This record gives sequence, structure tokens and C-alpha cells, in this order.
Amino acid sequence: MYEELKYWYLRDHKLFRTLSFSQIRQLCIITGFKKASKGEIIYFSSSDLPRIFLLKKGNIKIVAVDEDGNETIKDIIQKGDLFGELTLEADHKTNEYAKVLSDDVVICSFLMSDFEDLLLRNPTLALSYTKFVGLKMKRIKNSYANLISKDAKTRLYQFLKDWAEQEGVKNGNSVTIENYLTQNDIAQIICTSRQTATQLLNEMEANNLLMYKRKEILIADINKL
Amino acid sequence: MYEELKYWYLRDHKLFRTLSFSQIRQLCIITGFKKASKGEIIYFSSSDLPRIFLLKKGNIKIVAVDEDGNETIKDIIQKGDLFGELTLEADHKTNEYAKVLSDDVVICSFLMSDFEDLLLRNPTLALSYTKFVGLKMKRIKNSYANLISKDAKTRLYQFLKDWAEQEGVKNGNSVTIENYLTQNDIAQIICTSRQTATQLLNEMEANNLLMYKRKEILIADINKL
DNA sequence: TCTCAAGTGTAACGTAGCCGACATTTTGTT
DNA sequence: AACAAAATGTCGGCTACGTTACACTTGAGA
Repeated sequence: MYEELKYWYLRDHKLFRTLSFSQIRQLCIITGFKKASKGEIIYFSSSDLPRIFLLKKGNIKIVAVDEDGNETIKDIIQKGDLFGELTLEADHKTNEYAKVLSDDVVICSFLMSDFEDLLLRNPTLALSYTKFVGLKMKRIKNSYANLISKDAKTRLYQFLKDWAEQEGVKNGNSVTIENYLTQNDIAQIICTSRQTATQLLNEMEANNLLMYKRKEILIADINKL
Repeated sequence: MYEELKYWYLRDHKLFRTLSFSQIRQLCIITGFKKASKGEIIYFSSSDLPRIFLLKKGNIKIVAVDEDGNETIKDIIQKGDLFGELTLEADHKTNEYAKVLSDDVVICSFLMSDFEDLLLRNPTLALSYTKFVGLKMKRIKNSYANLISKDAKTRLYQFLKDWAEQEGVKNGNSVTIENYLTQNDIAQIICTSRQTATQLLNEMEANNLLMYKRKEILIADINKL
């Protein structure tokens, strides 16, 4: 891959806007790239050095497996998102992997230690990064708060609203979302059983609130959710 | 309050160990202090400039009130913890207050903007702070993960284990915890009703797993939880 | 010492939503 | 076109837990 392309891959992330060309080059030198396609599973091999990843294209989900073998969706990563050990603290206990949801993805990565060096030499970047992590924390807190105190229906509504806001294409009050999730995925995200999710989605469809299709979701009126 | 005391108040927090005397002095100049006693409610007045707080003594709980007037315990802050807008991002939407749980508390605070300046001039501190926030995020994630996927009993067990680990006084396998929470508080933390919490605690007492008293909790064998 | 509010104990009842057990539809693969 | 695998649809029983309701206990303040 051309150095220049690598440069732009980082450059257009808002976090790195403040960096000079040479600083990004330094990151680029140690950058790894990976392409993968739908269904593929990517392990953050713990044997490898800890890395921070940047999803350039597509969507992936982070799945955690607990001691009983239960799979939980930890996070849905979208184009442009950073993921991995954002806390800058390696953690070998958790057993996590990423699964590709969209047709194909491009992931680039850099070593945590190199990133740390960069932060040390760049206080402004360090500050932005801290705020960035903080923002992520706030989002997590909010979504969990929803999960806990509301019932399944409210959680689904909230999830759809959030999703529509983040990725939906508006057309007046109606919104179209590209659907790369299965009903099972959605169920896991809002922490309910697949059956309940199916039921609720059908109920919404019966009430003309939306149209659920495998490839897209059409919300008739986002304000009615 | 003597300048020197202020200095030590910050100095003995692990986050500030790397700072020089003069750097801490700079923080100290803008530091506010507050003492409060049991039951008192402290508002993070949003009219005021955004601050970061450091709890020097005692315990407090952070309570959020939603639009329906429901109160949720957001966090339990213990001696030595930082709290407030750790994300360095002011947020006026949420309606939160702190309630003092222990007999008396000492809180000191500094302005977020001053702290930011300090971070900019201190890359090492910025990095530690980022890791600190990251750690907090990880803890939150874990506790929420527990809340969601496990039943009330497991949640209570986990909560007691965590609490014992953080604050308990070990004596062989038995642990004594100073109990500054009511059963209602505990119920709110583990997200269940007061009645269910009471029932579970009594059940545990019947099984000789612990002794619940208003002032302390005695866990017979921490490994059996 | 008395009083009252806060904290704790206990029971009956209703229900959201999990789970198992299917049938049906859609998609990708040969 | 044919098949298997994945995704979706539907139902009924079961249960953990919230809710309502009330009695008892404790401790702080008058």
C-alpha cells in the first residue's frame, strides 16, 4: 500500500487532524492493514503486541465469550471508529473477537506503544484522545442506563432511534437504515431473546411504524418511535 | 486552609504523584474545599463552572433523576476517588446530585479548565489520566455486564464480593465491611426492588453466608460467595 | 422516656419476557 | 434446480421479580 494512502487513511479521522504530516508518517510506518469480508472472524490475538484498530470501511461487531460459552455483543463498530484497547491498558483476560457484518471491511491498526509515544509528544492530541474516550464512556453509560431501567419494547425503540440517527438516510420524516444486522443481533444488542425481538418488530410493522427487510429498515416517521 | 495541606491532599493521589510541587501548587490555588455530613445533598450546580471533584474522606452516592422523577444510583464514590465530569466535557442535560452516606466527608475540587491546562503542559499526566478514565470505563462496563445478564441473586453476590474486595477488612477468610448503605441503597445499586434484596440477604443469613447489620456486614467466608 | 420516621421483614398476586419446540421463508452453494 | 443452512415467525408454559400492602424494629430527636 502506498504511503500516501496510509497517510490519508489516518488524516481524515477527526482525532488526527491536528497532527503534522511527519507525525502521521511516524504512525504510518508501524501501521498494519487488513481486508476481510462478510462473516469472517478476526481475533485480537493476545499473543501479538497490543494494538489499536481503526475501521476504515464497513461494519463489525465485537463479541465477547464468557466462561460458559455465552456470546454477548459488546459493541458495534462503524466506519471511522477506533476500537481495541482504547484504555491503553492491555487486558488478556477477556476473550473477544470481531465478526465482519458488512460485505467487506478495511481495518488499519497501530501499536499501542507507538500511539502512547505519540500522545506523550503531543499534549493536544492526548487531550483530544481523552475527550474521545470520555465521550465513548458517556455513550456506553447511556445505552446501559437504557437497558436496565426500561422494558424490551422501549429498548428496541431507543435502539432504532439511535441507529437511525447515526446511520439512517433521512427523507422528510422517514428514515432508511442499511440493515447489516439480523434480528438475532438486534436482540442481543438490546439484551432480549430473539423471539421477543421478532415479535416486537412485527408488532411495529403491523402498526405501520416501520418496514423490516433483511437488507434495510424503513422507518415511516422517526418522530413516532 | 493551609496551602501545604492542600498540597498533600492532592499529592497523595496516585494520579498526581508525577507532578512537581509547583505544578500542584498551581492546581491548589484554584481548589475549593467542602465539608459535609451524613444525609446532606450536594448539587453540582450547573450554573457554576464545570469542576472535577476529589473525595478525600468518606463515601457519597451519585444519584440521577430522570424526567419521571425516578432516582437511580449512578455511582458510589469512595475515599480517594475522582468524580464529576471526568470526560472533560461539560454536560448540562443530566440532573444529578450527590448524597453523603458516611458521617462526614471532605471534598476538594478544581476547575476543569485549569485541569485541562495542566494536562496540556504535562503529557505524562495526560497519559496517566487517560488510562485512569479508561480503567473507570472498564469497571463500569463490567458492572453493567453483570447487571444485564445475571439474575438478582448473582448480582447481589457479585456486588458483595466487589465491595468486600474494595473496602472489606479481611480476617482469614472472613471479611468485615463497614456498612454505610441501607438495603434500599443496595437494591438500587444492583437494580432490583428493596423487597427482593431483603429476601436475598435474609436467605444468605439463613445459610450462614453472612451477618447483615446496619452498621456492618460480616461475611463468613468470602470464597463461598 | 416517648414519638415518629426511616429502615427492615414477609406474604400474595400479576406479568414480562425467557425458553423450548416447532413451522416457514430466504439465502447462498453445488 | 436442489439442497442445506441461516433467518424469521409463532405458540404456550414457566418463573423470577416487581408491585402492593402491611407489620415490626431501630434509633435519633423532643
